[in-house]
Amino acid sequence: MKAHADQVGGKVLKGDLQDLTKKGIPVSTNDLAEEISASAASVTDMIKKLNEKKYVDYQRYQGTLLTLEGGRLATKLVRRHRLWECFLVEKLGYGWEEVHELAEQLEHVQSEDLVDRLEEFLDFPRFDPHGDLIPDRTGRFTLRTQQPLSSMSIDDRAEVVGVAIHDSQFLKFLGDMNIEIGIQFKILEKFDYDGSMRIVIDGSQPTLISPVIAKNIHVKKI
Amino acid sequence: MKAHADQVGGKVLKGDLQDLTKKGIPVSTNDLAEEISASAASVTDMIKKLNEKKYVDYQRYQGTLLTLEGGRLATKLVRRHRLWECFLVEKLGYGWEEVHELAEQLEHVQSEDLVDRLEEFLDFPRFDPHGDLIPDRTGRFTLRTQQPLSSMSIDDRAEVVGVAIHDSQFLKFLGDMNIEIGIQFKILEKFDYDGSMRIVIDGSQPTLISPVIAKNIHVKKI
DNA sequence: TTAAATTTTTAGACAAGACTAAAAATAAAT
DNA sequence: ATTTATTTTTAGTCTTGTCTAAAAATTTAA
Repeated sequence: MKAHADQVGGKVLKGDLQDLTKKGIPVSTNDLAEEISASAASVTDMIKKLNEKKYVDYQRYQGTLLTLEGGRLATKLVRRHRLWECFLVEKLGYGWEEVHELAEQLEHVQSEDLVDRLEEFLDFPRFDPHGDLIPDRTGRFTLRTQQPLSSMSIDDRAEVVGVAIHDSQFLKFLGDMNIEIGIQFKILEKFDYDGSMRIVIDGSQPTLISPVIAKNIHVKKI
Repeated sequence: MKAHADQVGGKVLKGDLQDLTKKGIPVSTNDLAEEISASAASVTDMIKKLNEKKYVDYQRYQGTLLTLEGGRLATKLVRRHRLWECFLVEKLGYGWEEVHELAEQLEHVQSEDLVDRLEEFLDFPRFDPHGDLIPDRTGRFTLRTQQPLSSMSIDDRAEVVGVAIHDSQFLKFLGDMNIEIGIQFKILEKFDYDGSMRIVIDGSQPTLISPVIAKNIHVKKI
């Protein structure tokens, strides 16, 4: 039975991360054990493996610290977890209090791509149902003001700050609609069944934006 | 590490089911091993456990048969698998040929309720992306007379009763192959790796049908 | 109906994860 | 600064799933 290192210590990594946002402070074995409801002995074992794989810095009796690589991995797990939570709540109608356990299981599915598609399908949510930030695919916790137009809500006002596609046809198309960097507008409507939106650029006629276009226009809320 | 009996022998159960549609014929250990790509020894072990749990009837050297309970369990697994496949294709935009492996992972998630909600979210699909029937929550394979050609098995005889696509190009194409409502034929072969099939229309030459075409021709078994 | 071939099972080994109990290291307290 | 308490690790077991190689049963052929 082969078990991916990635998932073996998943719980440890996530627990670690949480306690370690304030970097530099090693987490004690006991705390970790407590957090993931396992025996301290098990945690020691796991950590020794993670240490060999260079996901944590560990010296016996001295506590554990995430390495850069470990942090990246932990972030991926958190991302997966939170996106699945979003899915369960938004699409399947679960209550935010009942999704943790399920998300924990779903998170075991090994596929970066799946998670990215899920994110897109969910329209790039920035927060999970508990209000926690969802890191983007590069691992950054969206401190960016920038987000796809498709993730905006009705009555939001936004300013175009960039595009995801640099293809000239796409840019020309935007030009035809008078959409360019710096333009400000407001979301009037959003159609659930396909995600297209109606927006109004200050002082012009309302325009309909297709979901594909909306996904590729980066805006910041204003 | 606790592992649910339900998932332990999942592969065996599903493999078993497939071979056992024509009930009563025991499946050989070797066939099973082949199907799930494991050693015969492993399969024997698994089967012994499933036998104790009363999911299969097994006597050494005599092959394996699903019990009623085992059939129910297998059906549940098939249901899960196919619904997840639908989700991946319809909602996340995967190709029908790339979803098997992912669905296999998703299917490990233990929650009846989740599957039921997923089914509802997907609007109660009747066939998975490969055209296979999805059992309903009571375990019944919906006995609709109409089904996609792709869901038929070797040696089945069928009559064309409709099409899923009404695009004129598609219909013309069917015409060229002498396929029209009322035509009767027999399935000669089915190729696992892409799902294409060879059929023979009564009194003509055998024809090869691509999986995409097969999915969009509705037939009834005769 | 034996002998040969094939299938299936058993026996024994390994790896991974998890646990308990006991030992070792560190931290706290008198 | 020792002793006591706490934390952490080690050692040793268990369980589950998997495999290979060898033995046993069944099938097929001569």
